[in-house]
Amino acid sequence: MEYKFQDIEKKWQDWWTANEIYKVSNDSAKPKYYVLDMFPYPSGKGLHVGHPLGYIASDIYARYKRLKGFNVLHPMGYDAFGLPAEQYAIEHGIHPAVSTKQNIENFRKQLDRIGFSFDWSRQVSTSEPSYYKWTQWIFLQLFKSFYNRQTKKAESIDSLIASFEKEGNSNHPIPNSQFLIPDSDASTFTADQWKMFTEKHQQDILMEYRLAYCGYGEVNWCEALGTVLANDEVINGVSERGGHPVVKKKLRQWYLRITEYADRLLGGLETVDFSEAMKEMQTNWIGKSYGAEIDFRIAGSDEKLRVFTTRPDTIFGVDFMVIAPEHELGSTITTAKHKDEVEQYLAWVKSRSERERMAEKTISGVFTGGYAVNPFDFREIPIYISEYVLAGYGTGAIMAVPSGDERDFKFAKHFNIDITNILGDKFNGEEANPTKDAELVNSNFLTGMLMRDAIKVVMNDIENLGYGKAKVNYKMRDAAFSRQRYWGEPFPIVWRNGIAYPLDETELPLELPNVENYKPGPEGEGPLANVKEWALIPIPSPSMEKGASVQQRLGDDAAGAKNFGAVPKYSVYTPMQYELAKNMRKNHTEAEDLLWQQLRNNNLGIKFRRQHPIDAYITDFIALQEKLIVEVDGGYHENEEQKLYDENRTNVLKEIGFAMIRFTNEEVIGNINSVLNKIKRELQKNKSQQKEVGSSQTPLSIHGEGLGVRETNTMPGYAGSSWYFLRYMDPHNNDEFCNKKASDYWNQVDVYVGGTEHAVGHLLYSRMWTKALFDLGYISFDEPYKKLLNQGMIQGSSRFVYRVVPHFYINDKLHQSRPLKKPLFVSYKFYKEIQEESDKHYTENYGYSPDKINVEAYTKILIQIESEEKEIFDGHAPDFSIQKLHVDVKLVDGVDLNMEAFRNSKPEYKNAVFICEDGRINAPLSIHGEGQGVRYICGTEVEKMSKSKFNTVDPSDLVDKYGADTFRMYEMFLGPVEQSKPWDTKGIEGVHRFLRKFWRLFYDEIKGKIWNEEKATGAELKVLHKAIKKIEEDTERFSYNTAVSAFMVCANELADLKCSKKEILEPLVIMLSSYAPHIAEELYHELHKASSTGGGLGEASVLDAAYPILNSAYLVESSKQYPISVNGKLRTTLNISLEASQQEVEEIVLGNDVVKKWLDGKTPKKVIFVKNKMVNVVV
RNA sequence: GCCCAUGUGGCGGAAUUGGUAGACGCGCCAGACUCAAAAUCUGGUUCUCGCAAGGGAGUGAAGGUUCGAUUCCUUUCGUGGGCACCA
Repeated sequence: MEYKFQDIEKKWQDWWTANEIYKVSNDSAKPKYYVLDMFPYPSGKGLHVGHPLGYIASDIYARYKRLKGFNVLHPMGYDAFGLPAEQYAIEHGIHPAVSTKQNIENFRKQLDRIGFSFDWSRQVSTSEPSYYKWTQWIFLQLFKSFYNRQTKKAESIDSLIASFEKEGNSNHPIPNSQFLIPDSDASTFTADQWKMFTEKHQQDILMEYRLAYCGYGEVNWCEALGTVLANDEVINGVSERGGHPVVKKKLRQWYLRITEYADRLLGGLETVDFSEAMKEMQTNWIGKSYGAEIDFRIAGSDEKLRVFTTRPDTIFGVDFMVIAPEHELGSTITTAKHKDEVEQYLAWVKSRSERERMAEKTISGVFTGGYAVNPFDFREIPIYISEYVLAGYGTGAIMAVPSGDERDFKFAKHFNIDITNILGDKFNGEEANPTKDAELVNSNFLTGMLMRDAIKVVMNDIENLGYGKAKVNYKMRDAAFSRQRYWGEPFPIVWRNGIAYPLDETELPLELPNVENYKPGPEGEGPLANVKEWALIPIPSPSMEKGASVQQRLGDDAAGAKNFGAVPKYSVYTPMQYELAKNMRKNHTEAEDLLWQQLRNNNLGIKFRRQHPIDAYITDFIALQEKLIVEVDGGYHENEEQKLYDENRTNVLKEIGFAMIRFTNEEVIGNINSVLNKIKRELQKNKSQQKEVGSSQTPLSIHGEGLGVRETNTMPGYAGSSWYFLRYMDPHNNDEFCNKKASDYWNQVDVYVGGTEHAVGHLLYSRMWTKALFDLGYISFDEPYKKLLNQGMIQGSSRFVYRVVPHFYINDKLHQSRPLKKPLFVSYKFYKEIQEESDKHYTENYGYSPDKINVEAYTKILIQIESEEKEIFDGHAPDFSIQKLHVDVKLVDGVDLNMEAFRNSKPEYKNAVFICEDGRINAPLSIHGEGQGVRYICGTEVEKMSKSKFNTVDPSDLVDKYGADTFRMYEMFLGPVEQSKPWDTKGIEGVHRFLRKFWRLFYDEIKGKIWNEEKATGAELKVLHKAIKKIEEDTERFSYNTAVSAFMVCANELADLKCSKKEILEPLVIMLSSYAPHIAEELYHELHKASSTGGGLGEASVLDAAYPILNSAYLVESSKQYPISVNGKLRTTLNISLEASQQEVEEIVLGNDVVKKWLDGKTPKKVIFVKNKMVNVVV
């Protein structure tokens, strides 16, 4: 009976599916274990051997834990939103949902063949509405939360509002923001002020607190992709995907306030088992630094220049100050004399792209003419502007200490600024010394102090004297959370009059509409902005009625306003409200009628509307296009309360972009012409202002006034992946993102397997989401992943052929270089030979000189060329070059090119001629040179695995040829999971041989079944238990390559012992099942089916077997073959009892002939004896 | 430039705590089976001197600590990855 892996694998895969063997219950008495893979983006390219590596590693672990008695969650799904699907849609006109579905099916088919133990009933896909419903829901939770710095956790925004109403924002100052708030001088306010703010103003302020917020800031804009990118998606000034240039641009964007979590993200790293490299990367990305903010008075002014420094101890070494070009103080401190120069410099800086700035690090800057005053010694310090100071970090200004900082030093040298040496002889005047261990000199009261200690001293003084304060800074920025793209989660947000209203949770999911094309919308909006019927709210939205802020204002405002709703066409209030309002305003005054006549006559050439609703108000007259409102006071606007209400309403309308002009009844009736003139003037003024305003902060202006408009950006790729590990726990729940009981049971992911490429992206974001969900009480752990295992990349091993390209001459001139009619290839040896020779002789010229190079290959090639095309050199010295070409690895066996297959691979290679490794020629259809041992050897190189390099290997091919079990084991056998290593298909034979050998322990090709139920001997049990020990330990620590090797050793030893006993084989089968599940399942069933003792187990899966238990009694040895060294050099080995004492060992060893020989008659000084290890005789 | 990994036969790699360097597999060599080939099996395989017994060298390089170093320390070189004016 032979090992028919195809039949076996098919049979058991079907059986597993039919019996739902991998289905996991949330309800189990067993302890839980959660093994998670980073879910894949279902690309259209299909799998290569690198992709399943991590999945196999996790699968082995999941199966191992199941055998160990755990209830194991091991799910799989798809990260299905993203750019490539959309790009593909643009190019091929196929809807992303369709291509994504196809890709998923294709992926699944490939994965299924490898025999994973995924519970597919829990599959999730981020682009499914049933999934992104909850992504949107979590977004809303973030939107409705703020980070309470006092309790250090996320809390409901309602509690913040409550606190504002009670005490203003004194206890919750606005967190650091990258954005300019309208009316930004109102960064602190009292409870009374808060209550007086308009809704718009209040909401703008709340936006500065929300964990998910919309702001107007500098973003990485990629023109080619038509979207904004997060910082980690930009590498060296170009996009990570596609390498397109990226520029800084101010745009309206959504952000996650991840910076509030910086400290907890940092601290959490200590509680998780990530690799040091991974922790390091995240730590660097967060970039926490301790220092001080110090205020420097500006000479001759009341202004202060605030700088951030980590080295306050160097305060007496400050020789100049530098501010960023964008720094707001730049214009005030620049003196008249330097104005032109400064402006020129700023213009130059602006003209440079981010990329140029990064590429060339030239020293540039300009003196402002202004001086700052050192608070400690009152020295006046010149202030410069330079690019090297970044506006976004610290305060955008630095105190420069050229003796201690390299950049400051270079700057000082460049601008000839005198350098104060505060380091004494630790500073050589030629380069800065950033040490903290020098003794300070020239430093006033700090002189003689060690810098390290001085930091604390100065810090104290700074705080006590009020010069500044201790400050912690982070490199990390808030994460840009919106993309101007189609294929992503829509934001559950509706904009109206500049306010973002969250959708009600009952309205989720907000589904993506179908679109015709994927072009970006206007003003940097996403493609969804083109879908008017989706983006404009056609029907009243319950969320608008329910919006807390709306309710609140309606309640607080004057009673009359309550019922002033708006028609659905322009707003989202109910029709009922509108009717009510209209009725109340039925009785128009004389003045109103008079003005309406004039305006309707179209005297001004523009269209006015009467009694038109805007926001929650009804206006008297309005020019919609021109955004001008004209109000005539009726007879009932006299009491104070009404006036206040009017003012408030004027402000609100102003904020949403309308100018307001007010007349009294008397004015209108008394002098209607002057009133019309005033309106005319106002219209003109308004026009010119509107031009300046430019692009709006909200999508509102694009679509017209007063409309409710959906947010038309979509969420980035990392939105769905930030929480998917929770959805697996409760994937079909339609009422919650994940039931708390389920998340309490499954808890943290015990092992998370994936690549390092997500170190600062996905991993940080999902850690933040987890912390936020924890804070808000939805889950009970605040780190998602307990242990992270990073699999290495499998690199491709490329093969090359070397084509000879002769240079043709016609009429004394080099005509062209082209391959011969019968393309000529030389074997690697000759290529190398020629390469070396030519390198030796001609490092400057290309080409080869016949009179200098006299190598075998050269002659051979020439003979070959000349035999084909004699006129080729036209009397010139023969000349040619050699092209290195990628050849498909499928045409190569190891390094041996399959010449026949190569000829058939492309029409132009049909007549290819090879100069083979031994110098013989292999030409098509010629007997000459063909036959045994003619080999064409390819060159090899390790590169990234990619289709364009023809070095991809399709797992399906290997599964066809060797089976899934072999494939799985070989991927693991290749080397440590964490390490990157090149793929080499050749070695797979060895693993396949092992499985066949293992099979032969059970079945003989002729005799059939040979396994038996005889009692095992001590030697056999020793082999078994040695294997159990090694394999269990290795599996536990993910050292799969050595575990596979232990299986091999064990099989080899059992074969030597001719052992085919069930007592030995069954435990091995169970252990093997996590590595090679199919063969193990087959053998397990066979062992039980035909067994006299285990007949009842015939239909039990090996998956439900128990892991064998190590009995170390079988491993006990009575003696050991000790290595015996003399002076540390191994000379012999001796079998000595483990019982032997030091004295006995010494006697035996010193009595040994070999040892005696090496002692050469001398007496040993010492005999070192380590029990069970070694003996070393020291002379 | 800074930070972090990493360097072992022809190749992938092993040596878990400082204790016989090269497990296991590929490749290669020899042999068995075969008319022959493939497949399979058996043996050998770090380099070097030697017929052998046996010696010498050897974990990127140079030093050090130690009875003993692939393992720890210092310096240095190569490769891979991360960050890059972060004050």
